[in-house]
Amino acid sequence: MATIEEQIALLERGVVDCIGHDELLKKLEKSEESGVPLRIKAGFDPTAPDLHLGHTVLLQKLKHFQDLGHDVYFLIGDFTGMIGDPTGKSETRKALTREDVAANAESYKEQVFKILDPEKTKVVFNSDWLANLDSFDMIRLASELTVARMLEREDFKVRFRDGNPISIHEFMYPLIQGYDSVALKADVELGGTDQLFNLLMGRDLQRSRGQEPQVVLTLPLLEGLDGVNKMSKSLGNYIGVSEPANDIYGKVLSASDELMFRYYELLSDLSSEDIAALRADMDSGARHPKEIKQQLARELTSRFHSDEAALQAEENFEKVFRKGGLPDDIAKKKIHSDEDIWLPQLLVDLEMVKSTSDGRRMIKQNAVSLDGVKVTEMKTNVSPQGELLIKVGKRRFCKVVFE
RNA sequence: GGAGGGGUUCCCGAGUGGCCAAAGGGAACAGACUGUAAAUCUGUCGUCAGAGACUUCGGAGGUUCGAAUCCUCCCCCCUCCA
Repeated sequence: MATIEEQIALLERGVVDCIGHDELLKKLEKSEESGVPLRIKAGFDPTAPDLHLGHTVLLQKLKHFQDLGHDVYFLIGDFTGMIGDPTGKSETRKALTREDVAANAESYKEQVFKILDPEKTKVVFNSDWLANLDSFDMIRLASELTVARMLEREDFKVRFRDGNPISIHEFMYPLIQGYDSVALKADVELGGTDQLFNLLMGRDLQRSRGQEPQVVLTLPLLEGLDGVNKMSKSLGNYIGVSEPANDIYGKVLSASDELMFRYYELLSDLSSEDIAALRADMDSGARHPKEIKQQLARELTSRFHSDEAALQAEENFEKVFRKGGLPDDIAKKKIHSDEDIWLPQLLVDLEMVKSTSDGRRMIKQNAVSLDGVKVTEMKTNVSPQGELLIKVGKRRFCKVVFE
């Protein structure tokens, strides 16, 4: 068993804010003496069950706690999800049905347990306790904090100052998230840096309800593949944990060199020293940046698949892109036709382009090849016999089987 | 309750009667160069089988030879005052 100091070092590695370092120390000591695991809380939105690498920064940290024997409460915010975290955009989210929530929860489990230990993870829903609060309870909750305190939150402060609207219900979100910590008697809560205010709210409410306040740890937000915005599904700059090995591998390799090191820091299991050494090797020219990136791609691919799958993805990648070859898993599609097919139309039928106009543009731009031969003639017709390998651009492949 | 501002193609945003399939930027895609990196350069970026035609500017009507632009009604968003 690691010493308390070693445990703390692991737990605080990569963390941006640690509110209550000394409290964490005491909690860890107490837990070790009593044998009672700490209760670690992290909340997730019920609407987005597609987990990507950005989520795994947090999940890895939860895993650290589990590895030290603590219990993780994976909280699905099915109740708060209906309110929506204040963003200033005031979109009221559509309410999810019970079935939706259950289905999303299953999908979460499938993905989350690629990282977390199912034995030490308790999946909970905040509607379990929030739905039972009545108006009186809500008002009592609201009485425990002040408007001034709420306005400390950066985005409220800014909106108030600039005369932009803040809906009353937006104040409820942090309150309710804080109340979740009371309900769960959380010892520690984790979240992204953007969650700091909400996480602290838990401490205030726990204190006012006579509980020991939770320790708050915030983790950095991972940038998406564009290197600018935070990784998110809606921006399409993400790497999903459920994506095929080839995709994960390829996407990691498409990251810029700067971003690669950011990913190393936030996602890799390598120590800070190892990462610094890699950077030094790159700067001195001892190792090619691509090679260093491939190492990362292998590590991440094997985390969500397997070592073998990662190696295979690497081979596939080399073959397709470096040598201009073909991937192993080209989609096969069957097409039936009695007549010759105008190529742009065929591309539409195969869903390789979105319209015949688009297809014509691709041909005009020398992006289309049939069985490895570039198409230059717009009027190309394809006779529907045998098989045909079609390539559009660098990464769209399809094998058509005519029948 | 009163006053005002606004809804344009994936996003931002210009456009106030014909020269508008609609400026500019971003994103995206293709090509060149590469390490499928970034940066850069070039091109494309509503649909239809190219010329040309057709459908788009919140919705429905109307005026006009002609409407994203003018009129009427409706829907939605925002701000200020109370």
